[in-house]
Amino acid sequence: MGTRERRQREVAEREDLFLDAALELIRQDGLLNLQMSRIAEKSEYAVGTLYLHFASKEDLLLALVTRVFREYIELVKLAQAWKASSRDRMFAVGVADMMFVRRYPDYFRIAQYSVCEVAWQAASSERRKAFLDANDPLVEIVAGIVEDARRVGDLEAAGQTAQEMAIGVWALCNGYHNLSHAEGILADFSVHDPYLLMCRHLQGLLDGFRWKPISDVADAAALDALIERVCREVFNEECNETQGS
Amino acid sequence: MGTRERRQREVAEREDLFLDAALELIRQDGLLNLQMSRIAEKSEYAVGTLYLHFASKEDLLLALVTRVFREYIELVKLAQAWKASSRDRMFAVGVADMMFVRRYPDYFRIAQYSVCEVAWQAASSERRKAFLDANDPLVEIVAGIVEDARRVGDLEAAGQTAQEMAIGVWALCNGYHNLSHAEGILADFSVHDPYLLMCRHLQGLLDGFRWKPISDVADAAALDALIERVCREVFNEECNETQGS
DNA sequence: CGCGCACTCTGAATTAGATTCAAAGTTGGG
DNA sequence: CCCAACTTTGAATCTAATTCAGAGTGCGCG
Repeated sequence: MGTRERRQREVAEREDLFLDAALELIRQDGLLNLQMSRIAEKSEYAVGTLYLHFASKEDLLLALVTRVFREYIELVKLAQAWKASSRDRMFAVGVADMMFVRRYPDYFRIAQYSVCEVAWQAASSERRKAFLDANDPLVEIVAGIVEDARRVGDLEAAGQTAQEMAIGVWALCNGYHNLSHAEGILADFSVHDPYLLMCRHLQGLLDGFRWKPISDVADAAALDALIERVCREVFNEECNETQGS
Repeated sequence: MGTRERRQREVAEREDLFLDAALELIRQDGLLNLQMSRIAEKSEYAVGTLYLHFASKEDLLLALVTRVFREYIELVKLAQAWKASSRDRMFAVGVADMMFVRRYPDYFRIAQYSVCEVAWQAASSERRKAFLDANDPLVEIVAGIVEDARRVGDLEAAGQTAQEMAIGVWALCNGYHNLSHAEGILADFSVHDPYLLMCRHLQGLLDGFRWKPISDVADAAALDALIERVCREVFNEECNETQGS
């Protein structure tokens, strides 16, 4: 009876094992040098077995992206559930992005690649669907904060749906990820910390939505303090802007 | 004397020829099916000759992206030079993005791929530098509009440089390009026209910057009218939101 | 006008690495 | 203990990018 189930569990565990190995190899040698045979070797399985799980290399990468993305969703849920004003909770979503990138510095590069037409098409349709399904909650959670804000009177409808507002926030953050991770693009403009800029502009966008309480654009110290507070209260983490020595 | 120069010209023309062929092939068969040998064949040259120009396939793609990007810069310059309020000119930059995507529907996908770590690393360093150099003016031009706005009193400094504001606008637009072009991501949220949403949120961001005159968030008709006006006055083009039949 | 050098172009051969699949191994029920 | 069904294996296959030895070209000089 249980035989079939045990097997299924074992297979699922093996899938995780492959993904762990892939992530480690990427960290070690970079995405460019990732080879299917190395992943197999590192996991102590044959290449053929790897291909029982993943239709292609890109399929494996999209699986990895989807798995890690679920952890990101958890961070965003923390932001949503935070006991704070709707505006601060919305802002915390941006900080979640920042924390997440710090935790998985490679994630965005892999995601960027996996979502490109070239890689996307090479993934199996099941894997693509799984990724899109993993994405759905994001907009819903963020839209939930928007709806709370409206309910409480912090925000007027202003001719757009909660989802549309959520997408705006998503686009802004996504754009910052993109620019930050594309080698050298921001370097030319001596942007010290792109994610601090992202936070500032997220505040700008929320002000533009007339989301109360409106922030004081010029008060950099207040912004720093808020970021600190979010890190502490929502994510139980320190978040010095300057990391290493 | 002129022999050397003629040769140089011929070589440059050939490079364009290759890029034209590549673009056409991409339009025809998609980026995924682009093959170096096909590009060579279509241009009536040997593969080896192609490789005299481009260090790799990715190098060629980045060259293509850089070439097309320069046309985009021209659109943004039109926005900058427009005889209108600073605020409208800034907004026109967003509309330029929209027009550009309409003109080169494939551009963003190719760019997205070329800028990914995997492809980026495979391009030659000269090509990378050329791309970054082509990017520089963008922020400068947009920052120029910001500076004009400050000069005229439409905008307070508010603790950020003109460049930083320009990067915010860039990030928002870039994020929208990304989300729009990643297959299916926005489809799940029944977003009719992502670029209309982009325009609305660009207005939001500019409002957040306290850029005068502040827009009326709820007035959808006014936004449509403004987009129409920009299309007509700046780009001499129609811009019905709904394209085909 | 013909020669030979220096430069350019060619495309068949090489290569790297993803992917496949025939054969070997395993499992569990009878 | 055997066998059929299911798993796993990794050497062989395949694809397409990339290379490079040799053929071709054009130009200046005797």
